[in-house]
Amino acid sequence: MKSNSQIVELTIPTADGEFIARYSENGLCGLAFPGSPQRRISTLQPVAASPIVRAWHDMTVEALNAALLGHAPKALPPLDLASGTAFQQSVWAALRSIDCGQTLSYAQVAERIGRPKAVRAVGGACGANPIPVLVPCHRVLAANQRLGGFSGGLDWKRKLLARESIKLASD
DNA sequence: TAAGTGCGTCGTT
DNA sequence: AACGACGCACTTA
Repeated sequence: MKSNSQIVELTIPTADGEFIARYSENGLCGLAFPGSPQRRISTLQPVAASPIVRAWHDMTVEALNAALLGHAPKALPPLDLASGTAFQQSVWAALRSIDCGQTLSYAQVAERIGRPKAVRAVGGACGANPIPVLVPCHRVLAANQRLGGFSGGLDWKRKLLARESIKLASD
């Protein structure tokens, strides 16, 4: 069992509100939007952040604020995506390969991971992305440059895309 | 254009 | 066995 893995939660003030970052012993493992219903998962005592976690958090804060302005972050902290299945992790890796300002369709992501028919499952994996914005699931659109869905709310997806000057079909 | 129906497909629960 | 952040081929208004 790995039950004594501690999770540290720290807030990130931004111009768009207060995000919450979660850290495992291996790196950043979660990011929650301002006002997202499930803000804090931990009912545990607040855990003091170790120096290494504080260093990671500094990187996260800088990266998130850059991303929210539509810029590619210069550096990211280590990401702990081990909570996902093998399929999900392959999707998330594909998402990270999409450059700022670029988009792929769900079908293109499916092709890129070698499962061209698992289109709908790709949508599910995007929805399960624990680190939105920095793992850019918002850069995946439905066919024909339409918006598709977003677990953090479509308003956020529209905003993130607009910051990267990405145009949608229904303009 | 917009909105609705049906089906193939497949990972997750 | 049921359910999707899909995609495509339809039909209808």
